[in-house]
Amino acid sequence: MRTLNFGETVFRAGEAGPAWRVRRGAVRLDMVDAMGQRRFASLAIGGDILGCETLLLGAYTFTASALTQCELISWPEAAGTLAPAESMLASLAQAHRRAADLLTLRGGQAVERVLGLIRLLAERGGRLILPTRQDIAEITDLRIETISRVIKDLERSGVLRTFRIDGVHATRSYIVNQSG
Amino acid sequence: MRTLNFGETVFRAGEAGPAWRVRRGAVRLDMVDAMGQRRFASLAIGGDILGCETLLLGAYTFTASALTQCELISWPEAAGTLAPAESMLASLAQAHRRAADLLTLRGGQAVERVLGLIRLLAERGGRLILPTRQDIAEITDLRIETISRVIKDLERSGVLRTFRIDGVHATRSYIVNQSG
DNA sequence: CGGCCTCTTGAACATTCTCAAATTCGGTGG
DNA sequence: CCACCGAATTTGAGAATGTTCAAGAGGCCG
Repeated sequence: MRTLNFGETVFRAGEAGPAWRVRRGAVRLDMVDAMGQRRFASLAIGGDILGCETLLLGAYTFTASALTQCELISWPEAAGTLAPAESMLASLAQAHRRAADLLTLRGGQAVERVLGLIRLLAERGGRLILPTRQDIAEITDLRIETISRVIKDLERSGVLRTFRIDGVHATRSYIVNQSG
Repeated sequence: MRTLNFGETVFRAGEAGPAWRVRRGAVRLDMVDAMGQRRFASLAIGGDILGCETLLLGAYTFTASALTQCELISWPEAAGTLAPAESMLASLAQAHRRAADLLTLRGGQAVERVLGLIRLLAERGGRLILPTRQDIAEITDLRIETISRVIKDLERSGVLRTFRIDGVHATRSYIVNQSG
């Protein structure tokens, strides 16, 4: 089991290591583009398997970092056991579906994109810890100022309500009004 | 082996059937959203495996249709053989990377998005058969009018050169100037 | 040739970006 | 507890980019 604070790196592309399962929190996966810039590539949230290609290829494909405080456990859970091929397949197929969801976070108007991400990240009861505005901007391909305006508007219209949690920046913990 | 014309359906979500490998052409995968609308979910091009989740789950997750004339062969190639778990894993890991590429087709300015797709679809020598403007629009989340303007500009600036191929609509076959 | 579809173009409009400047938050050191 | 600092967030106003709506052009097939 591994606990990470927001911003910490889980692993880097090219390294070797175990696969992980996300128990709590959200992790972003990045690839490095032609100009050496990191570019958002994928998102893993509760239940997702992370870096399972390492079991096959011997190295991570993406670099992973924590978008919020996270708990990860190495996978497969029984250390030293090879994952049954079926679970690996299932997890990769799941990643496939998740990728399709992420595409929709890059389509339509700004409010819809941000709401899409909020829905992905919200837990039971609508409690929600957001990534930084900057991370949200990179995920949705909008500007940080646009994200800020959208979230403020959602607050003002009552869709989001602030909700203080210890150790979490005040502008990142919210409750979503599910009826929206 | 199966040959499809542009627009034809390869398979529908929920059906059972074999997995396919794309030999030539491009295929779009769609999911159906909450309102029953089909939404672009993924893209398969030469070499990609299509619908390999059916071997595990017994049904296709997405609906697939041909963006251009295509040749597919059922996979694994030796009929009746179960694919080695390793090839399935490799193919799913590949899909994972492809999904990251697709995200970049939804980011940045219109010209860059269209060029990104063009680069994905171009073959050796820069020959290229484009999907319809409408399909390009759905892949990049731009409007069909914007796609039309961008492609015309690329023609006028010499990045794209028209190139007649029998049986392909005149506005869809091009040669890309690689130096761009 | 005529019908149908896709593609192209123009002009007004809407949304998002950009740049610059406040403001708020969390932590640090009196 | 309070003043202060750096980082993240918020806000405003003008500019850029893409959308919308409407109309015309071009290609394909009978």
